[in-house]
Amino acid sequence: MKSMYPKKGRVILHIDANAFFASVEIANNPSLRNKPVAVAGTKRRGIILTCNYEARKYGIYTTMPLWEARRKCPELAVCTPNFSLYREASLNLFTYLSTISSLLEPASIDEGYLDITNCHELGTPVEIAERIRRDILQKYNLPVSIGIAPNKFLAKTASDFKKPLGITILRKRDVQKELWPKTVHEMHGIGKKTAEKLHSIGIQTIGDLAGEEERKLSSLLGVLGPHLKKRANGIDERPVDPDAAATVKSIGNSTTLAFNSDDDDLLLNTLSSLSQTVSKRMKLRNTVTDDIQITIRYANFQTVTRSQQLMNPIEEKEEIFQVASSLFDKHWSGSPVRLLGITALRVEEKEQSLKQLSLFTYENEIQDEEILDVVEDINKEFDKPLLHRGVHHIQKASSFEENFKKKYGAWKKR
DNA sequence: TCTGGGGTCCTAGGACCC
DNA sequence: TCTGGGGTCCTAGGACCC
Repeated sequence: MKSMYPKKGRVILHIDANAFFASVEIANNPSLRNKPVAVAGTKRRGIILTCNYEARKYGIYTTMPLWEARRKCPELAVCTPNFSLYREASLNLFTYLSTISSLLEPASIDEGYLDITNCHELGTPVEIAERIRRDILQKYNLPVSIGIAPNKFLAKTASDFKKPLGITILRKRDVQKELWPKTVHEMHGIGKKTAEKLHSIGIQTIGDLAGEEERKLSSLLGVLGPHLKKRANGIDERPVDPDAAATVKSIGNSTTLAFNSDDDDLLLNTLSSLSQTVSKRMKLRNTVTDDIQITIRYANFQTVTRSQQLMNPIEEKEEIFQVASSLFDKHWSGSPVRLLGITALRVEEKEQSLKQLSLFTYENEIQDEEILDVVEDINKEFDKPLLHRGVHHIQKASSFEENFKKKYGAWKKR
């Protein structure tokens, strides 16, 4: 339903750090500048995580096996990934952006949305974007491209138009000319499978999608259908939400073995070290889980996941390993394994989970009427304004930095 | 010598209950 | 000859993104 009072147009920026990992490595080691640089796992079966534009000239791209990239470009400089360095650079980037507008939503480690609708005093949108691009290049030696648009989808689309270092405006009225001629596969949110499905009903371009009957799209794609049609028409009401990415929902670790293996000892040792990593990362984020999932990938790439919910929340390595290894015993076919993974699903912050646990024990100990009192007390506590709640009840993220740490964990200064 | 590792969201089927 | 129907929870898999 249309609002009686139409919203005033918004101005959204999408800031995208170009070839981020490679750019950070170059910023950190200027002797790499102007050379073809890639960041890649250097173990056997390593692949390119990202590479700079010089390397792309050789036909190198993300996900290409490292051996193939080296064959295409023998002088390629290869950096092993240094994620704490990237997280630190990312934090610098977003901390800077938060000085432009507090309506900042990090979308991943290297891109974010900034709502500058009410930033008139800083200049026109283009002036603000140019300033951001210049500042980030000067302060951190990182190239970014920026899209300027009335919503997140168009801003994201626009930032892709000119890379690296481009600034692109995409207005609603440009959609027909700029967006509609492109193929559906080029649209953010449409991958190979969805593109194929759309082709099967005769849809090739974003323009075709924009004009298709909603009913047909729904039966083809479920809820995704109408969403995509709106986007294709340049419509996207999602707000820039600083808290959107604040809480993690799962924490996992997986590894591709150097060689496929059916050696029980090796596989159990691998599960043990995966448990160790997952436990460590959970503790960094002060979380617990009551749902453990394992992933087994076989030599033919067939991938199986199995999960188990638990009665009580856990966080310790031994507890995670115990559940993971029993799932593995139960479900491993015995064939050689290519990859093993462990993921903690439904992770919760510890305070939250302790509170529920204590309510649960109350329920066991206290008679019915008393339970109602306990529940009422808790509800009252939550009805209070945030400032008056007990600190132990809820740790509402109040700053960008806190949100960042929740999402990406702690980082180390070098 | 093909194909990493970190996530999120959606769907579909079966169990179970009323 | 027939075997409802709705709702929720759990599990597994698939698609997509960076």
